[in-house]
Amino acid sequence: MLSNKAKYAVKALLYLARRHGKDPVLIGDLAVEERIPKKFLESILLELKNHGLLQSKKGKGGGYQLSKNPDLIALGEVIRIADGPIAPLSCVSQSSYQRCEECPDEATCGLRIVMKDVRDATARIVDGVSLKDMLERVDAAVRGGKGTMYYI
Amino acid sequence: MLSNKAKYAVKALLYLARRHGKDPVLIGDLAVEERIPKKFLESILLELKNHGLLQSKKGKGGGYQLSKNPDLIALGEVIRIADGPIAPLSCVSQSSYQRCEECPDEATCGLRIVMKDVRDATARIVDGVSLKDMLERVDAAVRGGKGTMYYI
DNA sequence: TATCAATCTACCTTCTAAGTAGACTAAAGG
DNA sequence: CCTTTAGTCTACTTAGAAGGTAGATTGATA
Repeated sequence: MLSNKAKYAVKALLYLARRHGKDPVLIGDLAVEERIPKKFLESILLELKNHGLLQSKKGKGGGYQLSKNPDLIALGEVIRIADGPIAPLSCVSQSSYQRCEECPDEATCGLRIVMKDVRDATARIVDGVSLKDMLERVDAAVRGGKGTMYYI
Repeated sequence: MLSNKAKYAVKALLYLARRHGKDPVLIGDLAVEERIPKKFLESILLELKNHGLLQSKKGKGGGYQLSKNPDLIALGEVIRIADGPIAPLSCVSQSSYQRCEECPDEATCGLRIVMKDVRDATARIVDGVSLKDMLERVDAAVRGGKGTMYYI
């Protein structure tokens, strides 16, 4: 399960991605718009900034902005920052592999063999989709939703 | 991430699957063989029994056994018993769907759209593989491992 | 220099994972 | 029927993380 932190991080980044190239966005505004607890959001944005995804400006006219184009930020990157490795088992993690102490032989662990498949499938999805892709899929869904609404 | 509980549950079931049709296995033996804390394993096996995957016998000659054939128990079933839903977001869970309170419109939530793909991919894997399949993959890996060993 | 807005430090509360301890109950076997 | 064996139940414990909150500080702008 994704944590609230990761959920909030993605929502905030999508919000900022939509306003990419425009004026900085205030934490307070973002918190209200996306219904995220403000103080919690503060710490999340700070962490995203420390990982290079965001830039900030203090004082009047300040706020947060993406530090690169939305098509250069993959969902997987965001999830890893907020929640850590994507793998369902540390012994199949690419980014932070760790051996299971109790496992006598990794190569022949039945659980590991299958969980490796799960990791690969998940990584293929989340590393293959950027913030820009997500916005496009949202827009398509909005158009689709609007379209059907008219005919109900 | 899978919890230790789920990991232990799967390992225990694989152990029992290998001995399917033979005498019951003692909790203590299983704990030693698979290096699982005995008292913790007790509670896990009991839960698996309460969900119908195992049967037990008390007293001398007692122990635990699978209650059905290893090809009728899917990995996904085990994981759901131990850890709950497989979905990375409760709003994309099939088995225990729950709405995100803060989400104004589920159908156009960018995160949800992608996470639905992740859920489906994961479910396809874990629900598509049985204990029997896993044993077969382990055996294949053992043969593969042995094979290469000779030539190194 | 006032005010705006991000940042830092420190704390809090609740929940869950991962167990442990020990009494209880059922089934064989003699 | 009583002893041993082995699963079952109840009740803790402990550590750590999730999910925040409060308030002081720093830096930029006007």
